[in-house]
Amino acid sequence: MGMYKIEFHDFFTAAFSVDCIIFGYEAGQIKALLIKRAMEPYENFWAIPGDLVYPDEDLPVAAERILKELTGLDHIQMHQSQSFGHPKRHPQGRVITIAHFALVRIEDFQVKASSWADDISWVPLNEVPTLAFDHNHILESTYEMLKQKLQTEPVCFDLLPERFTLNEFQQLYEFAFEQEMDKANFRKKIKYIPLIALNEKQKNVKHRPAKLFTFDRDTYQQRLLANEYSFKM
Amino acid sequence: MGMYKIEFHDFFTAAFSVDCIIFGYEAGQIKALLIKRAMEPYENFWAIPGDLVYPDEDLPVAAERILKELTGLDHIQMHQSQSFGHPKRHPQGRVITIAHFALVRIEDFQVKASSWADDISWVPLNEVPTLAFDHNHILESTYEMLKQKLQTEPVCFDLLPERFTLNEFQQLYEFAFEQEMDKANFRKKIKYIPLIALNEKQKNVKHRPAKLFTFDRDTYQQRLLANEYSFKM
DNA sequence: GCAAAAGTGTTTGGATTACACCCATGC
DNA sequence: GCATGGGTGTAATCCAAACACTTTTGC
Repeated sequence: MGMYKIEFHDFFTAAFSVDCIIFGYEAGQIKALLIKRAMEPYENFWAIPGDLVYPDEDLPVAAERILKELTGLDHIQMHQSQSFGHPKRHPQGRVITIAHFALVRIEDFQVKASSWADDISWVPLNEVPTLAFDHNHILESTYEMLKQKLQTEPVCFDLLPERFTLNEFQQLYEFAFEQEMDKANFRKKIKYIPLIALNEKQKNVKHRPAKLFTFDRDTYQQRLLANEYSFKM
Repeated sequence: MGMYKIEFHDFFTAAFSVDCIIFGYEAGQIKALLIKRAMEPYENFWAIPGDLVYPDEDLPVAAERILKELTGLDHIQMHQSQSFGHPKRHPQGRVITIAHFALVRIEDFQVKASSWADDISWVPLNEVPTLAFDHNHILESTYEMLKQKLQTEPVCFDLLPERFTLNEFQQLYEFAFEQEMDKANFRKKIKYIPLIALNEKQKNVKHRPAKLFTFDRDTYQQRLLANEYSFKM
């Protein structure tokens, strides 16, 4: 590399963080897990959970650590979103953040109390308040990435309960793309997605109970590898 | 944030760089502009052009600086790709790199000699040698992102010459998706893309000369904003 | 029986595919 | 005239949208 205006050593003065957007799905809405900050800067503001990355820590490892601290969940696949590095984005120094996101089943666990936060809450993506730092921008960009993935990869099944009805499935897409869909046509569209129809039905509903389904991950993987199928919504 | 195993100050010991993948299209092939490194580490290896980011410099600014130094081109839209942060990826310290990419018209300019490099060359994406650092991985991930964009945004017209034939257009997609297409059907597919047919033809070809077209950016923008059209390939 | 949502079938028009054929240019 | 690609039309098929209709449950 060429001549620099500053010493080589003086480049090593930045910190970087991983912000971790945890998406869930509940009551027909996609939600993100946000925390209320317990300390300055931006004390009492809602924020995306995030943390500085240790000097010898890889990025996905840091993202998994944050997820685990907040939710106790382990071995969840992390997806990388965008990076945000405006020099003034953090009041205490140059901090570049690499946003990641995870998709979880809300009913699988209880969120944990955390030393970071006064409060923690699942917030529907159409009701997000003003957040700390540039976190509104980060959340919006990352939601766009999620929507992208929802169209081309079967990540919807990481958000849906293990056993779900076709209507819950449809409503997830209706929420994400803000568009009503026809029930019959939706079912034709998903015809080739490998689902297993369970011998089980909804309970305690005051209408005809819907059949429950589960995603057939093994068959999906096989067909994917054999180039027989590619997910598309 | 919670208790740390190290002092807050000790987090500010990383550097970060921007690597800039410059894609071009020529002779039916998508190519990337690579440099041959003039210094250690990885001296004499081919690499993606990149540079450390100054402590007060924003990421897109750094990417534009690198592009300008190499090509003299200015005001080219930069796209962000992924970030790569393995603790051992750089032998001289912790360097996180945020990959960016730009799409340029190869015939628009001459690449510049650079203080960084012994040599500089347009390399077709199916002929890339072993690169320095983790640059093969970075290039592959970024090419996947480009292909994604080629399907949903009219970025192909940043790669094609200002005036292009429909066959050049088709071959760009055939190269990217490694798939032959039917000429007649390709032309039906692009029927709704706003193109301007010029009163001009290919010259010096030993067959019937093809009509030249140009992308109608104004009409595209209008229809996009009016929600009348969305690009799809 | 009624409300509410589950679940399925039919029709239609537009898009995709495969393929055939004619046209203009250089040599 | 022939080789080479440019350029267009047709028919068969597939797919998506619109919509109607039947089924099963709770009350």
